[in-house]
Amino acid sequence: MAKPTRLSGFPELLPSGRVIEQYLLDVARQVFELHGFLSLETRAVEPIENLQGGEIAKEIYVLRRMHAADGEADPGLGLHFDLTVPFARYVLENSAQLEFPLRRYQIQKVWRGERPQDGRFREFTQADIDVVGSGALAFHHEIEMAVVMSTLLAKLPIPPAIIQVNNRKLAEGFYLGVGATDTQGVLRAIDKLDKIGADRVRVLLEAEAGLTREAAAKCIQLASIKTPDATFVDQVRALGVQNDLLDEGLNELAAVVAGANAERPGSVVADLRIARGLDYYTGTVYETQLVGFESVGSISSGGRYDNLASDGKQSYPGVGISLGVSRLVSVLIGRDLVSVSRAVPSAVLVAVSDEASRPASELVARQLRNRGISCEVAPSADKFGKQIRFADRRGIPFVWFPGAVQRESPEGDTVKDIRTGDQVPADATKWAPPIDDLTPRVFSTIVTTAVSEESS
RNA sequence: GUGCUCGUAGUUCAAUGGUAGAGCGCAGCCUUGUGGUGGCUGAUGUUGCGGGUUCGAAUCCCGUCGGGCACCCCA
Repeated sequence: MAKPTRLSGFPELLPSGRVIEQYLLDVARQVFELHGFLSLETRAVEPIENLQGGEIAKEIYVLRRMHAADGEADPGLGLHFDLTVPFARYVLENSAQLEFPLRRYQIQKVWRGERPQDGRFREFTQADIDVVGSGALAFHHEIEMAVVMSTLLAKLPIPPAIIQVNNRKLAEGFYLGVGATDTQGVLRAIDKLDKIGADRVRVLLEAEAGLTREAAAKCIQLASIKTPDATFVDQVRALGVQNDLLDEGLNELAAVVAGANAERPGSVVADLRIARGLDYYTGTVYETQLVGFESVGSISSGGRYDNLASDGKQSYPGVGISLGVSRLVSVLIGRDLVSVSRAVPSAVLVAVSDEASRPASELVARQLRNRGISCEVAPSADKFGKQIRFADRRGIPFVWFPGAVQRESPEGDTVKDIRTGDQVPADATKWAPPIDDLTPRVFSTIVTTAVSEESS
């Protein structure tokens, strides 16, 4: 290898960062499995035409064989862009062997060719959950997705997160109701409200989406509605737009907000400016902001899709939501919102008196490991002061001193808590560290109020 | 991919175009087998990298890589 160099958009974590990431992944897996989601993994590559969802050109990394011959056909493969589209393909391919509705979680890397920015990478990890039905999928799963993600977020040592929910039927019905023909165009313009402001969006709506002045104004008014409960319905009705699809969307969104907040109060708000870039969503759409860190964008999003997977005879509607693990980790690390008790798994460093007695130290380590206590043996028989410092640097809380080397007698062994200085006699077949010291701990450095636990 | 901006010791930051520095951290000793506080001593580096202008470049110019921002898009 030549000189190692960082690669833009392909971040690598230091050991302590990886501890944080792994902790999030562990909690995610635990919460997902508690809710009955099974685990799946799909291949990293897909035929490019599968990845494109709609016709919009995505930032897809294309795969090419280095030694491809001149005339060799292009395999047309690309790295997957998200986990939902590959999952839909997987469902179609294996539908005969799967049970529906299928609840699955999937935690994998995905790749996008976009220019990297704060919290935005070219390679990052997503933790997805989806429920997919065969032919039909009950609406209540659209509530469930918000509840599961909210439950997960509440268990993590992170600032409060709020899931913002909208509904494609509501938006599309409203746009049709005011006379729009290019509802996608309207959606795209509305999506820019935060960035370019109402005035410029109004211009866009009139010029590009072909709306009348009044229609554009109403679309902007719609997008400004945001309520923590179902009262948004009255506000939308007050705009006086009539459309069946709109009514359907209003009912669904009201049900999601009411249903999710009934289970997890304050977890969800109706925010009618949420648009979502992906065009395959057909119902509820989700985005999630970290309170106080809105500028990094959504840390979790998803939605309902009715037409993503279909083999012509049977369709497989689904709903899913995805946690942006890499983005969340980068925010937590970049702003010092969490810290870790140590970056290594070892709870104990077994000191070595001299090289001749190293086997005695190894025996102690083996006895601790047999009882599930992570430990390592000092790499060299330095002065004990140095060995203690070795542990201190790594955050290893305990140093074990084997007693005088006198065969098969653990007597004389002592273990020292180097944080307090307490040193006590100990038996490697019986001693155990406090439960909190058994594995590295990840804790929030800002939230002083306890992370709200279950409300159910 | 386009545009803007930043890049100095492990780290946080200094240095009018004129000898590259400070705090923290690190190493050694005070401390002959138990760290942290304290004292003394010491090393930090091809100023991201490559070119160019200049008697002379950390400083100005070009390119490139990396960080950030905006566009685009989105976890």
